[in-house]
Order: sequence, then C-alpha cells, then structure tokens
Amino acid sequence: MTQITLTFPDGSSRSFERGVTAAEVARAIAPSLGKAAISATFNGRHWDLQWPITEDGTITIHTMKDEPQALELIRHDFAHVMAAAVQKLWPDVKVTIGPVVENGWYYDFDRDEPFTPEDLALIEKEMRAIIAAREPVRTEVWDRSRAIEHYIRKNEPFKVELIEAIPEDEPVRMYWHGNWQDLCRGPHLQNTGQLPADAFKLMSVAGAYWRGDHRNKQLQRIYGVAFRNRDDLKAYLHMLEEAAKRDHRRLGREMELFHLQEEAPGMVFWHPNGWTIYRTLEDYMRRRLRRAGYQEIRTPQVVDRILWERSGHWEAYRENMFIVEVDEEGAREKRINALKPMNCPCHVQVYNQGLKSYRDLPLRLAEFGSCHRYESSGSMHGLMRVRGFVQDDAHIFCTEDQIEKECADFIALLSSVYADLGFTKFDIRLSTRPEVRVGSDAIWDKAEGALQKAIEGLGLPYAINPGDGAFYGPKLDFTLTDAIGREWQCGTFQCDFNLPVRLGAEYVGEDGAKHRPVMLHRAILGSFERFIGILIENYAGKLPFWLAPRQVVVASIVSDADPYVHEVVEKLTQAGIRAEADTRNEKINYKVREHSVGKVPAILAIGMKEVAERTVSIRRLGENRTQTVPLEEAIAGFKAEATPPDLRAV
RNA sequence: GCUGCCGUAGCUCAGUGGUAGAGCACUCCCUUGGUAAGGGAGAGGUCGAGAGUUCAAUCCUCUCCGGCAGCACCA
Repeated sequence: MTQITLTFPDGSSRSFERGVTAAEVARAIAPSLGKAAISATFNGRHWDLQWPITEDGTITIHTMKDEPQALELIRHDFAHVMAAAVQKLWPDVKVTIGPVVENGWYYDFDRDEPFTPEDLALIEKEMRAIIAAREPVRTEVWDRSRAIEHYIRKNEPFKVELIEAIPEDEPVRMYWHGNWQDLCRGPHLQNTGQLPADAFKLMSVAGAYWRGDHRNKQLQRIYGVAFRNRDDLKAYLHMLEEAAKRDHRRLGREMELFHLQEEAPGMVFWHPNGWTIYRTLEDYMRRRLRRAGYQEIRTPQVVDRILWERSGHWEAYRENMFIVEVDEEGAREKRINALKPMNCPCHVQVYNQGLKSYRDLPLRLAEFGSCHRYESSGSMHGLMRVRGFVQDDAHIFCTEDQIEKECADFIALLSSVYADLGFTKFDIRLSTRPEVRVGSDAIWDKAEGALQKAIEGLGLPYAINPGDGAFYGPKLDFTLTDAIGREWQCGTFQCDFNLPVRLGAEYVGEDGAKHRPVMLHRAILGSFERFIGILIENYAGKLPFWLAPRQVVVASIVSDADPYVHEVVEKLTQAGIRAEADTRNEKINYKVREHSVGKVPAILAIGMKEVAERTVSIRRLGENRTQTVPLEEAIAGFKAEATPPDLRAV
C-alpha cells in the first residue's frame, strides 16, 4: 500500500505515507524536533531531511546536539559554501572535490592565479554573506548523461570525470546552495543559514594533485576548519597553539638539544643535552635487546655498489641513496660506493660468515645502524624525517617454524619498551600478500598465519591491511598514540623471503641438507632521531627524570651559599645524577624561571638556611610549592628516580 | 620533487630604492636578592648565495640554496 512503517531509536514505530520526508517525520513527532532537526539516519545511512522515504525501516532524527552528524553536515555544507563563494568571486575557477576531513574540510580548485592570504579573507567574507542570505539547499537525482552534458557546457572537466567514475547503479545527485550547484552525495542542511558563521576559519592554501596522483595536474587546495559553535572553534585554535608549543623543533632549540643547518640538510647536530637523551635511550635499548637474546654488531657505512646490486637495492632504491665516488689519483677504475640506506644486506654478510646450523637459529643480530637516505626536499621535517638517522635495527634469521615464537617475543618486548617510555596504547596492523610478490603461496600462508597467531596468542587486537605487505613478505606495523592523541608508526616486524635468496643465506638442517632461513626485519623505536622527536612532543619537553638531560640544577640564592651549592652538585654527580650548579649573579626568581623554561625536572634553591641545616629546597618542574629535605635524603630520592625503568627493583 | 609562502643580530620579529631597528639573550658595572624576568651601560648584522635592472639594491627581476604548510614520496 502507500503506508510505510518507521521504527524509532526507542523501539516504538509509526506508520507514514510512502514518500514522507524525514523533516515531516520529525515534525510529526514534535514541532520542536521539526525545528531542531538537521538530518536523519535511515537504515544506517546518514541522509537529508528532505529526501522522500519509500520503504520500512529504522530512523533516527539528528539535531545539532548529535555531534558527529552535525559536524559532518556543517563541514560538508561549508565546503559547498566556500566553493560557491570562490566561484562567485572568480567565475572562471574550476571546481573539483571538497570532502570533510578531521576538524574541517578542504576543496580543491583549478585556477591559474594562486590564492593569496588576502583572497582567503575575501572568500571568508563572501561565505558569511551566503550564510546571512539563508540560501535554501535542495537536491535532485539527475540522469547521468544530462549531468555530464551539463558540466561539459559549464566547462567543468573535473566534474565530468567524477561523474564518469560513479558506478552505473549509483544515482547521480545534484545539490544547490541557492543558485550554486554541485555534484554531491550529500547529505546537507536545509539552508545556509544553519551554518555557524562565527565557528569557521579558512586555514591555508596548498598544492594538491588531482586525485592524489603526482602525474596529474596540481590544484589549489583551500583548507577550512569548522565547529558547531564559536567556543569549539576557539578551543580548537587554542589546541593548535598548545601543539605548536610542544613542537620538537622549538623545544629542541629552547632546551638546547640539537640543531639543523643548511650545509647538512636533514642531518642532526646533537648538542650535549640532546645527545644525553639519545645515549640514555640507546643504553636502555641495548640492555633490553641483550636480555631478549640479541647480539649487537656493527657494519660499514660505505659499501660498494656491487653489494647493493646483489641485494636489489641498486635497481629499486638508487634514487634515494647517497652515492660516494672516490676520486683517487691513479686509481685504475673509479669504485662507486653508497652510504648504506639500510642495514639488512650487511647483516646477511655477517650471517654468511661461517656455515650455519639449524642449531644456531634463531640468530638475532642487532645494530644501532646509522643509515642515510636521500629523502626528497619537501618531505623533511625536524627530527621526524631526516636524511641521516640511526635505527634500532635487528634481523632475526630463523626457520619458518620459528616465525610465530619470534613474533610473539618481539611484540612482548615492544610492548614493554613502549610502556617504559610512556606509551601504553598502540595498534597493530597486519599487512598481507600483495599481487606482485616473491615466494610461494605456501610460505605466505605459513608466515601470515604465524604473525596472526602470534598476535592472537597475546590476546591483542589488530587490523588487517589486505595486499599491503611488501613484495618480499607480510609485515606488522605498530602505531603508538601520544599524549595528545596523535598516532606514530614506529615499530615494524617484516618477514623477508627475498633477501636470503638474493644474498645466498643458508643453514644446514637436521637432515644435513642446506636450507634458506627466513629473515625477519624488526625495529621498535624506528629511528632514534624520530623517536626522540616523538618523546619530546609527547612529554611537551618535560621528559621523565631518567631521560631528562639535566636532571637537577642547584641554584644559589645568595653568593655566600656557592661553596655548599658546589658541594651538593658534586655529591649528586657522584651519585650518578646529571646535576649542574647555577651560581650566577641573578635573583632566584630569574634562575627558577630560566630552568623551568629549560624543562629541568628539579631545581634546588640554596640559601643560608639550607647551608646552615645541610638541607636542600626542592622545586619540581610545573609545581610552585617547595619542599625542604636533608641533603642525603634528596640524593637518595633522585638516585632512585634516575634509575631507568628496566633497572628498577620490582 | 610539486604548489604557495618565507629567509634582516644568537632567538622572536619590525623596516626602507639612498649600505638598518626593537624586545629577549650576550658582555661589563651596580645590586646578595627566598622560588617564573632587579637596575644601568655596552657590544653585536656582507639584510641566505649569485647574477641582472639602476647613479644607487637588504628592498625590484631572475637563478640557486635552505626553511614552513600541504601534496607526492617513505622500496
């Protein structure tokens, strides 16, 4: 018949005429809901209020209170309103796509002239005008050929391409915001007046390739952010400022950790403070690896191209390698070497020395391997992406049957290391066989199964990325979440069926015959440089005591206290604490401020009272109260705190 | 690598077709001060590099180097 039954979230249901719109349903429930409604979810799909409903189903009416739906609509409508504003200001600009992204949206335009910051201000003004005009939003389904013709006539080639890519069985939908029309899946608000004119901001313009492919035309992408109200926008902008304050490039300078300069782009100059963090972390990792059954090795930085040809890197990776030519007078021929971009081929060389027995497996070779990669200029970023870096690398040579155990042990180690370094949440992603690959299906089955069983055996959740494995084997990626919710892929565990073949790695099995070992590439931190960048940002520079480069500064309040200050520093130093004296001719306020800015975890202020009582007055970073304790007690406390987590008594 | 923006004192930034300025930091002096900047004085720059236009370029143009944002890349 012409009646349909709609079921509501509370389980109740009502019948409506076929073709009823969600807007009408909302009004039927309550006039107030009719006014507040912005969209509806019908049978699991987020949809416009104005779209006719023609079948039974479950329906949820959304209002601005439903944050996810409200934000999706707001941001999506803003994308359209922005595009409308741009075409109003510059009618010959071609439109492409404008999706909702985290915190806002972007829209890609094709325009010869670049958009300037002044243009952004103009666009924002025009957008406000469109919002103020309360332009109605409407939608229609168009015949495919009509839509294509329409866009050919309007000279919008990108839209034509988009329509052509829509699957045949999907409708081609058009939306209008006032007179401005766009191809769009929806859903949208009822009118532009529903947009919060004071809760959006255009952030930046940047180049972006059409459909993300660098062979395509580069478009101009305008990014905007939008929220439900002004306060949310302000909170977001404030969060951005806070994030900028914990930028490791800025903190690296303020805390005198490292610097970068033109003559060595992407290569880190570590200063004493930064290098202290680095070595503390390296010492920690060395202990953890040794206890986990790894043997540390060291292999050459500069290696003849012949080895890279044999490993296959020369062919596949040459563009990204630093090439070293020796221009020796009288040399018969010029040898071409490369700075190693990775350690694995060298590790196979170590493995290949001497005949290996199955009794030697698994053999775990670790190296804090210094690598160089010629990263493209645009991709470098502080410590996070550099050209010279050191990996906490190791390769495990094992049999196929040992993969699962090695994988499980690795994940346990990684999890414990992350926890020690302050990261309790991490995700695992399993990448399985790609179309182009080496190795038999049997070995892929076995390896993928081993990885899967290892994770499941530990009871950990994981996601699968089908087809995303390397050509040489399946892999696990480990992504940790930092203090402000950002995710960083650091750890990796990769099976490799290729390199042992290419470089001729073998072992003698129980049967007396020669076999290929499987090679497992694995890293926990990834690179020391990047991981230290992540640590700095995670802790906003306030590193845990054991990692802090300067753990204690002892500051005199009056110069008569200087001898005692030096005595305190000496005692702390003897106890293994990284302590410094500050006996400068400055007031204690000045010293406290400076060392607080420098993120020193503990400042000891010494006046004549402390000298007389042989105590110290401790001020901890971030606290503005002090505690006066006997010197020996303070030293014992700091000593305990300075102990790395893996060396603490349980 | 691509698009856009940027490069002036150690840092953060202002500024002008006639060879430069602030705050902080630095040095010295005064000050010995009890928990986030005490006061005064001084020193400090080939205005990223090169070429061009001009009587004259830090400023305008071009090339290069580096940085920032995004895109692409990260085997």
